[in-house]
Amino acid sequence: MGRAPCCDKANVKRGPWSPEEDAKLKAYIEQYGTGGNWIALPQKIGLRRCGKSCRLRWLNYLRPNIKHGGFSEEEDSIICSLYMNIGSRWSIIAAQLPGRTDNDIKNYWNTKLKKKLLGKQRKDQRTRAASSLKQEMNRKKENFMTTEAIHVLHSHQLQQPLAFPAVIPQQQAHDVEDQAVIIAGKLSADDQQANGNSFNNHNSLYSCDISFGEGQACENPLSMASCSQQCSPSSYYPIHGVIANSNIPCYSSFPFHELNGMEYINNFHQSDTLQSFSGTDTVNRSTITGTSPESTSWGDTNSLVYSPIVSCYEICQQPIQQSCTLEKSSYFRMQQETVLQ
DNA sequence: AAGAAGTGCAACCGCGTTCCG
DNA sequence: ACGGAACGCGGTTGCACTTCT
Repeated sequence: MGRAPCCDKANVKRGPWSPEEDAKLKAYIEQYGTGGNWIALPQKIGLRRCGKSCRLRWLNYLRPNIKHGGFSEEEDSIICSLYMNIGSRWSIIAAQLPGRTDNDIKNYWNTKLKKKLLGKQRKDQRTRAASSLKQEMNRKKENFMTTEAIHVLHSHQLQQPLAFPAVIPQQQAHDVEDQAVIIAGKLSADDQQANGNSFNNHNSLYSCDISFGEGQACENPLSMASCSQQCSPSSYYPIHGVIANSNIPCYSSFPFHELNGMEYINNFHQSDTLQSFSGTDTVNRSTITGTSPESTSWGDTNSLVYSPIVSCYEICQQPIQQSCTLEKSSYFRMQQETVLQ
């Protein structure tokens, strides 16, 4: 048995709102408020509309200070970074953008921003990055043990930080090079072939951006209360960025399958300034990718362990289950080699 | 000029969550 | 503690408008 309908659908008007209906609803709410009961409201006003429809019309269109269209670059950036952190939680994203509604942002994302993000730069950057990777991998393939190619660039190259910090434990943050941003991408089929198939192709790690900042309280604006319980200033340092990994639940809705190779999913990356890791770097694949460590030839990890390869939001939602084991001495040693000429 | 295809967006739908008696 | 009502949210739909062929 289904739920009882919220209104008599045969006797309510549907479709676009007329100016008269808008005026009635607006005038009433401005004078009396909603009364905490949307279902009863249309009857009071004499509108033949469903209460839910009234609520939607008010929230998305009639209430004061609503902005429509004309999203700024800054708003674009916020939406993108939030989407990568938390997925399609439109109401939460809208809460960070005054005057914007979840419906507006959702529509904007689906019709424009997603295409913009995945579109124009893709082709030429992929070509450049793949070509550079090939050169680099050939040079280092003897002792390059990871499936992914991992690169570092300094955070001053960031145009701006991502909105939501992830966190890493404080004692480990001390060991980490300050202000590093990591970008990783899987090898293309061509690259693998060029390297004698010595690299397995798995689709988990596409790109990640992290910067390691000075210690401070977790700044997660989504859920400060719950965050402060688990991300206390003494325990964690923030990372201004995200690791975008399709195996991590909070990114599961991001269209990773539309990305390829050294794509990156924000505009922070400047491939002509990439610097590479040493070929002896080792990464515990099981923890980054979620696949079995037995299936890899990942080397010994004299381990710097930092666990939250997830956003702060994620951490606040559940205990950390994944960890990333890194050999600090090599993983964070940035060599002054430019990958891309 | 006209029909087809694409786009943008307001509105609807259904379901999970919250509230309250 | 329970159940019904209402709320809030994300996904989807429908339609007007624009662009393409």
